[in-house]
Amino acid sequence: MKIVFMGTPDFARKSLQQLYDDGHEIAAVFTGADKKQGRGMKLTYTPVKELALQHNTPVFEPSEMTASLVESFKCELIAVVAYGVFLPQSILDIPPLGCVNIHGSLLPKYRGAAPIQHAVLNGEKITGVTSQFMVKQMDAGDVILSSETKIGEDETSAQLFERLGDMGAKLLSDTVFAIEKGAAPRVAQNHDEATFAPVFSKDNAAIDFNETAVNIKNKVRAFVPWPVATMELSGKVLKVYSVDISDNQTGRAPGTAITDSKLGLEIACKDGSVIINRLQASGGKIMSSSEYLRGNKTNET
RNA sequence: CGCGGGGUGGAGCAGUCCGGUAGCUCGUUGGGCUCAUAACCCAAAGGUCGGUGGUUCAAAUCCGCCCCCCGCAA
Repeated sequence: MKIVFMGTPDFARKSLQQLYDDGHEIAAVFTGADKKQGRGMKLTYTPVKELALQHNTPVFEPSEMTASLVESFKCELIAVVAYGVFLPQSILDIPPLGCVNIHGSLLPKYRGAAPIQHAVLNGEKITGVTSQFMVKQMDAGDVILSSETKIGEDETSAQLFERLGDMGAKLLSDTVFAIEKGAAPRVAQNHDEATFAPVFSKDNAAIDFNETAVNIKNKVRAFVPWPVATMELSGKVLKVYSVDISDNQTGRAPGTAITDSKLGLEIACKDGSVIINRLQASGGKIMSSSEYLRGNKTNET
């Protein structure tokens, strides 16, 4: 099948790889603009662009995405995975077989830009990937196929991204073949059950120790690898990568630090305490909290 | 030239400003105490202070160049 692919991060790269592997003709790829990032602000291609260039597929940026250009590819289908750009109706109308999208949740739940992280944040036990026929309204299209997976208790967004990326690629493969055969299911979403997953910002990163231990752990898991939950200790901001829930009823005010060079750092919260496992100080490596405490004196108890 | 932090025994850090004996917490090894212990006491081993060139009587520390690690930017 002749397909135009749109996507940006690694999550999308897996899907594009799958389409190549399935032998489809990728007429063109649209992906996020090159940006300067990393130390020294080196110009970096998106993962999707890297892959497309290897296959000598023409690559375009969102700013070049006009209806006339897209029409010129004469594609049968447009596949969109984590593209990060809104598609206007004029584009959606172009391919005769429609535009399909892989979304990182079980629609209609978690529509929007950060479905995976929100699922972890809310302590969901189950999530998945869904393919849909795109409509103008964000993630509200008719569902084609979906696939479920359990979220592990200690699983982070980063790990879930990886897994759902693979599942999404498989689902896209199945979806495209189903459409090719004219056998694609098409089920309208129940819009009353829709929930939304807006992007996070670093403003949300600080841990609120007035929360329950479970909620704190969920937040820490959800915010890896970005933006990473933070806490303050003796005036220093620390990134927190991993915590354990303790049923230790400290009786201390939420936010009180209990340090122990053996067990590490324990912080009282609303309903007990959490033990900080892995953290990172600015300029430092990720390390265990007990390692951190050895070299960093704290004012707290 | 985007901004910033860092490289010191196995781990995490102090010491660098203001040059002069390699320091702290932990780990490791041996011994002791104990019914017992990840607890406590005693002792020991373990370091080209990222590399290199320079200044100096003397450099972890000051100056030049290089290598490596990390944060910011969605």
